[in-house]
Amino acid sequence: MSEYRFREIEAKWQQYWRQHQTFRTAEDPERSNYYVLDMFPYPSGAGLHVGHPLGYIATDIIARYKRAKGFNVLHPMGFDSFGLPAEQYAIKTGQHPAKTTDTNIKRFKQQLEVLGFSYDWDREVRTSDPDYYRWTQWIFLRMFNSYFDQQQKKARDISELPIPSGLNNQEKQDYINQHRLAYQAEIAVNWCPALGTVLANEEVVGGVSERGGHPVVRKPMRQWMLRITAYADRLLEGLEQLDWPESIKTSQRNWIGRSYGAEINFPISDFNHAIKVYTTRPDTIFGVTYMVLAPEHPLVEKITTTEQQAQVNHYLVTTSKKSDLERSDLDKTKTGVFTGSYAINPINQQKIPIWISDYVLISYGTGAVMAVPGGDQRDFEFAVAFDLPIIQVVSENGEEEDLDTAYEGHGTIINSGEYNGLHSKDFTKVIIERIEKEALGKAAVNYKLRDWIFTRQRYWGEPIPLIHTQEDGIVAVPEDQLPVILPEVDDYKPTQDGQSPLAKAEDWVNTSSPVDGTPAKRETNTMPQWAGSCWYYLRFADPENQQQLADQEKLKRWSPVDLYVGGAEHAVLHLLYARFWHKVLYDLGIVPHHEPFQKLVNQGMIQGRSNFAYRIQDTNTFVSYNLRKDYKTTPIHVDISLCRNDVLDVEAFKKWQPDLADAEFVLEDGQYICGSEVEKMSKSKLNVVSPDDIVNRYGADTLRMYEMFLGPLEQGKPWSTHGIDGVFKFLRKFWNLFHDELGNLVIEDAEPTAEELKITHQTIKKVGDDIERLSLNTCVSSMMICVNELTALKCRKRAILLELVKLIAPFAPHLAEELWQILGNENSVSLEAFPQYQEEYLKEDSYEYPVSVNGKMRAKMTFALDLAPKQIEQEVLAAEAIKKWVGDKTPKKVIVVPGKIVNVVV
RNA sequence: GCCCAGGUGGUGGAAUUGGUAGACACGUUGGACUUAAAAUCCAAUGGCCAUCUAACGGCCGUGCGGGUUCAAGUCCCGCCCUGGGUACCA
Repeated sequence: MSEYRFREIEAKWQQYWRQHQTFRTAEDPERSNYYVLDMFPYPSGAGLHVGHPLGYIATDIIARYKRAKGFNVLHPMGFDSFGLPAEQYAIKTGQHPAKTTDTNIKRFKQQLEVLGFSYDWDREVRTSDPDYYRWTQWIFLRMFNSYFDQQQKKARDISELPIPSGLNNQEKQDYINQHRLAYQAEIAVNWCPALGTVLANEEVVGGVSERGGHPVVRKPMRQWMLRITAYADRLLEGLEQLDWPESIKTSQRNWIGRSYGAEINFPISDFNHAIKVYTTRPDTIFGVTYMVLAPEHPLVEKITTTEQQAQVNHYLVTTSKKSDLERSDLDKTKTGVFTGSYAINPINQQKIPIWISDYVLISYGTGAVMAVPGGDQRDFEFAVAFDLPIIQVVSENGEEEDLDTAYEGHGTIINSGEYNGLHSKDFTKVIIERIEKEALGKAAVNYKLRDWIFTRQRYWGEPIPLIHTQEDGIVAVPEDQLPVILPEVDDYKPTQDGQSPLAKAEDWVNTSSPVDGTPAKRETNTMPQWAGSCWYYLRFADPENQQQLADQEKLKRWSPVDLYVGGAEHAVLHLLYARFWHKVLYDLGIVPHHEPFQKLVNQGMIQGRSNFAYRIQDTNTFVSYNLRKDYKTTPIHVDISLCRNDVLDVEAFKKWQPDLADAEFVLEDGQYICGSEVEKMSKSKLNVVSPDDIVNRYGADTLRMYEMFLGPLEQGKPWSTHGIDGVFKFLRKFWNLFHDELGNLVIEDAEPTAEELKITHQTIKKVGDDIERLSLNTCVSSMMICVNELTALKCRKRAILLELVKLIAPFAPHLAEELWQILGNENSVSLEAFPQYQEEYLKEDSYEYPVSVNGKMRAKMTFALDLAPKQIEQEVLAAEAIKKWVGDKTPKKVIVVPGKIVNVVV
């Protein structure tokens, strides 16, 4: 038995590829182009775990396949290297984030290299590299210098902004500033005290920060914003043509949250004000029994009556102290307070009380609602809590019912004067027409999407390239002075009051005005982590360009990205932001296509499988899994390297940590069995499996094929090495097709038989088709079957083996290179064409039909493929095996599907 | 609550357009080789029944209940469960 020495082979070929620059991106004008991209990683200190490469392996197979199919392939890799962990590490240790980031990147690259990926490393980009963020800053300035033209629905240069006449200079300046795509606003932001920074809405999940899970509070602050809301419609419409998973499209649609309804003004009695509300159900207007303002609504202080003042103030103070988490707690009962004032329903002139409650959000719609407790569950709950009247105006069956919840559906209009009996959907149109005719309001579209809060009070990010001058307000850093380099500071900590750490770099902050040279100060906020990843895929087309972010011709060649593979967790973050930037760049004529990523695939998350030991409380004794119920125990995570199939290596466990040296155990069947649980793979859960370990034991080719073999790319699953032996055995079997027991090469030059050709070409067809539809798990199976069959036939024919090596090359590239060389070829197999199947070898002249009676399979019969269906029918009916089931009845009909099935219906 | 994805042997999973369900692999069992173990190779392996002298068989079966069809894992209706996203969005 000859040995498959994967370690030697893999090291050898990785070096070869490096030396020969085998995977330099080809830009042959005669060939078609294909851009296949991974979501570039944040280089964390933990390195890669076996989950990371899943998508990378898939894209690498595609990249190698497309190259072999004759495409120019762009398959780059880079690092999203600005980010919070490096900065927090710096705060703890004083080590400069650039340094740790650099170390981490080295480690990542090393780990990636070992897996044999065919990246063009000459095109590597790092978002924290000044040569890169120069262009991130440049794009920001383009947004700063643009406005959104509502007529043309596109961004245009700010110099083309029509300015209303009659404004003085200051007013003109303000007008312009208010229309920029990047603008400053004083708004209630998500302030995270623990991180010392503001967060975007997309970064706040359930009231706590997405990173770290720290509480987030609302706080008014002056911030730079990006006008993503202007693009809401285009972001929505653009989704239609994209080949993306439906779930991601749906998430983005929901996040943008376009809804149709009406804005209606409710005059306030005794005040010269009206409350403007937004509603999607103007058809329920006869059911309005009260109004609610958000606590932050500007009218609150104007309309609160003297008697109610104390109560209102008290309520405002309590709500402002609440975190978003507390405010969004759905289980709590509704709170609120009466303002003392009344509004008039403009349709039926009813006088209704105006309340304040924190269930109405200042950030959505107009910050005020017309409350219809009969038709809205939240209003219903509020009405019950404060004993307000409930009127049903929409009914499923036209009858008034005893409501114990709101009826939110559509149906017949009741209790609505002359409109009774209409269907609610028709009434919606009717009432909007009336509202517009009587100038009480107008039809309106609303979005959940908010503008993007773009500033962070952090050190490790792109400085915002703006200068605050004394005379000319805020001005852009001139283009030829980009990049604005991140200054050195002594202390990376943000301040309590929301000042960026950059404010402490006084030499850097104090600068002069680009307009007149007078003293000025730099903007000290930095950009959020997402900035760099909004456009990195463009830079890969032309990473060295010093004149522009990328050459037009090169962008034309490579955009849009043909295949983009990455995690679904970026559905409404990176993937939405990048589309937004891309559309701005498109409007400004910088990119040639209006969407960045044509096809998107989400690879499933590979989870870890944690092991637990059960410590009996207040002792140093551990009890085995199945006996733990007899004791009071606390489970502790055990490093999975100390377990094998859930059996704990007791001695290793004792040596693992000093306090366990004298640990005692309650065993079952002489063993300590650990509990297990599927969790996210992470350092803290001690369940991280590193690809390095697997590569060391089985080789990169085995790991690559095994991760594909595990199941469909899109599916998540816990990591397990059960079955990796099967893949390893397959590669060894493949190796042994070429070698005899002594390790001698045994290849025959004889002509392959028809059977051998058929097996081979069937497999080529199947694998080719499966790669095209990204079904990489079935590719592996098909190749296993092929090798099994050829091994059984003892086929060692050169012509067959040459094809097989090319076929397996995208999956197991090192092994393929080695065998390709053994077969006497000088070139790298990576430069060979993917095999083409020959139709003639696949032709069959007969087919074994499954023959069924009433849909139940009863016999198999072989017929020539060109035999007439009538004749097949006759032979089937004559066959003994079928007669047995038909009996003496006359068949009703016989269905013959040529090449598929015969079914006799009795 | 709402939206999305999914539910197939002991396990991971296959079945691309409705056409032989369980490919391929793991595991398990038995056998060969071996002083022994490991490794390797061979065979069996959805459940139940029949048979076990050999050859052949039968019924059930893709979360549950209905339906369409000559034919349903696949299509339709209703439900249950799991995973993910989202949440006072008016």
